[in-house]
Amino acid sequence: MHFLKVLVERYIKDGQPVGSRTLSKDAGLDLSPATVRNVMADLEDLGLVVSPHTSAGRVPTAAGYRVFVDSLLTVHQPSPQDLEALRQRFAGPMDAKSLVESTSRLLSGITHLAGVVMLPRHERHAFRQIELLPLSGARVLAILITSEGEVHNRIITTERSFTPAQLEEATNYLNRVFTGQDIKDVRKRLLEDLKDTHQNMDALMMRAVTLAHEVVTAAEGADDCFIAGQTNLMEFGELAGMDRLKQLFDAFNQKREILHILDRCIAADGVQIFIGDESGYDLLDDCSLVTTAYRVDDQVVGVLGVIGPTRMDYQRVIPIVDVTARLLAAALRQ
Amino acid sequence: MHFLKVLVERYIKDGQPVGSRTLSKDAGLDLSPATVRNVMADLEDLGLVVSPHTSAGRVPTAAGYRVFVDSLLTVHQPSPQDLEALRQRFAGPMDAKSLVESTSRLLSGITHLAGVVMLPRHERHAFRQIELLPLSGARVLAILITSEGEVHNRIITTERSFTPAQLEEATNYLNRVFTGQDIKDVRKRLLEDLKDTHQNMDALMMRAVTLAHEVVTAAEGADDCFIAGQTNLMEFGELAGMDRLKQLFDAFNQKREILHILDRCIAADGVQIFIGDESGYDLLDDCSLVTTAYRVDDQVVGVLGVIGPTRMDYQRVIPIVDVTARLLAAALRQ
DNA sequence: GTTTAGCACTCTCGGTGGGCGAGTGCTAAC
DNA sequence: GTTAGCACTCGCCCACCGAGAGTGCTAAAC
Repeated sequence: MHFLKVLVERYIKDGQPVGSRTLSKDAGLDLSPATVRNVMADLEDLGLVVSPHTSAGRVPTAAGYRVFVDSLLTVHQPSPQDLEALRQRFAGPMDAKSLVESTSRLLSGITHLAGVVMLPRHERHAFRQIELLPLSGARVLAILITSEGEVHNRIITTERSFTPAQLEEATNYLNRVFTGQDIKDVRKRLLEDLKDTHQNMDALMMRAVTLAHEVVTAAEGADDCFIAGQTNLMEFGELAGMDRLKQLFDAFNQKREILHILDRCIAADGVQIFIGDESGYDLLDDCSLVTTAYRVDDQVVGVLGVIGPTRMDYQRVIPIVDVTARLLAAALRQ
Repeated sequence: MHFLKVLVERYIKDGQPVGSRTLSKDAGLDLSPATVRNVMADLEDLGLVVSPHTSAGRVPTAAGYRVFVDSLLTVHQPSPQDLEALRQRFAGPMDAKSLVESTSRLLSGITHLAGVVMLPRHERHAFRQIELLPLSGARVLAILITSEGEVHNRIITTERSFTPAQLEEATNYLNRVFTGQDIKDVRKRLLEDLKDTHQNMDALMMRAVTLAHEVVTAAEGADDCFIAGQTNLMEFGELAGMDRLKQLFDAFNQKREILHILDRCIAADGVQIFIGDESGYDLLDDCSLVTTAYRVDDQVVGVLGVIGPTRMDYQRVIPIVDVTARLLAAALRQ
């Protein structure tokens, strides 16, 4: 198995099939190429390597990478300069959204791969304040502020128009009743209120509650994800097909499938790695994902990671992803 | 010149150098290929076409396209189905930001090129309301709302912390003084206030004014632009170089240079077209830009357009850009 | 004098075939 | 178990060739 390790490392380094001669030199065991050939044949039987054609060296398969990252790889801390670069970028105050964006860019910049960060879900946030402001026509601008300082706003068209005074009254009512409560609870409560039409609420309040419910729901569903550095993937020869790459980029823009994959990492502990077809999406067949959930107060709030070719520098990338998650968590904890 | 028109049309249609034989058929003038060859040689002398090599047909140059769009092209209305598709997508209420995003996507989807929409500058918007809310630590969440219903928010770290009461007082003061004024004026006024330290303002107010100035400035500078459908450009053979394409995409992500080009269109009336190197940016050498400013109440508020290969279907794209601008303007006018 | 036919010429493109280098698998010897 | 030797297999590069497309030029036709 030592040979597999050396082979993978070598292949990661220069991207070309590794032959018996080079491997025998790299292994440092003073074995002749002929011996190495036997070993390589064994590895091929195990399905860990393949040769692209008769007279080329061997290349790791997905299974080969799997064994490599699972049992052959020793992960140390990120290199000092990487660590420093990471630390520097987490200075200054930021709201969750810019934090997500900049973290994503950071990941992609430092690994030269595509970086992806999934935004914290908002379920645990507390309701802080709501504002309802009249616009022209029968439209209302609703602004929701959570205790974490996130701001959601939305324009809502209503059937009838409100006077500013009416809206102010509604605003006061909502703030009085809900401030400090968990957003999830607020939503539930609003829903109940909506059903109890026989309550001592006038029509205005009913509408206000509807508005609030709409904006709260919108805010809750706003778990976005941000992908940066897609273009880095264009530099890898193995992903070269223009059509394939286009499909990949389009998938990134849709985000739906990516979100799906990331969702699966939420439960897992520590860094998760999907190699090649393990992700279950054809488009990512030649790609690997290195992800990890990040948590605040032992509560998973999101997932981040990188996407690159299966032939990526796992040794370097894994600790970077790991540390970035910790730093992001720390930044979110404020 | 009639020949140039036919040649360009033909080349746009199937992307291959046009030979004398095909051209003589397309032109509908019953002239032999030999005659056409003479004409083509003339066109080449004028710098309007080139042949990629001795034995290929001719391809339009940038200058050739220029003449084509300037004087040979008859622009009619968009096709009914295009028009219908456009109309449909401008239904429903939207704030400026989602309008910009969806318009950009719309443009790229309908033209199969990259769509770009520059967000309205906010200079003409009136100050409506500001909120200052305390967060943990010495941080303040500042929210600015304009009369158009746009919301800007920003987290600001202050040297000293404020009590909620102090912030409320500051908020009241700012709203009392500035509500309804033009944002530009507000900014100017705030700057003056900052200088007149000897005024009868206490330290708290000073800080509040500083905060307000920061967020107002941020809001003013937030003229964003949104680019959609970049991946469409990957389907054009003539932009095929992977490295070139990567540079192009990176430029799109930076946005700075693109913004610069779009800025130049702000003054012009009607649809503007930059062909090949006319944009002045090497990266766009094989690309054309079709843009137009859009205006609300005779006031230019932004620019939109598409980016594609020089060999694009101008005949179809130009009216689409034109109509989209009108529809967007109408939507912004509410 | 404009248009046309004819012709020699040029250049790209696709396929073919041979050398070379890299690397393999096998066998026999250490 | 390890190694040297050897025949063999491919992929890659390059040179070559013929076909096809299209040109420019010249001389004849209208």
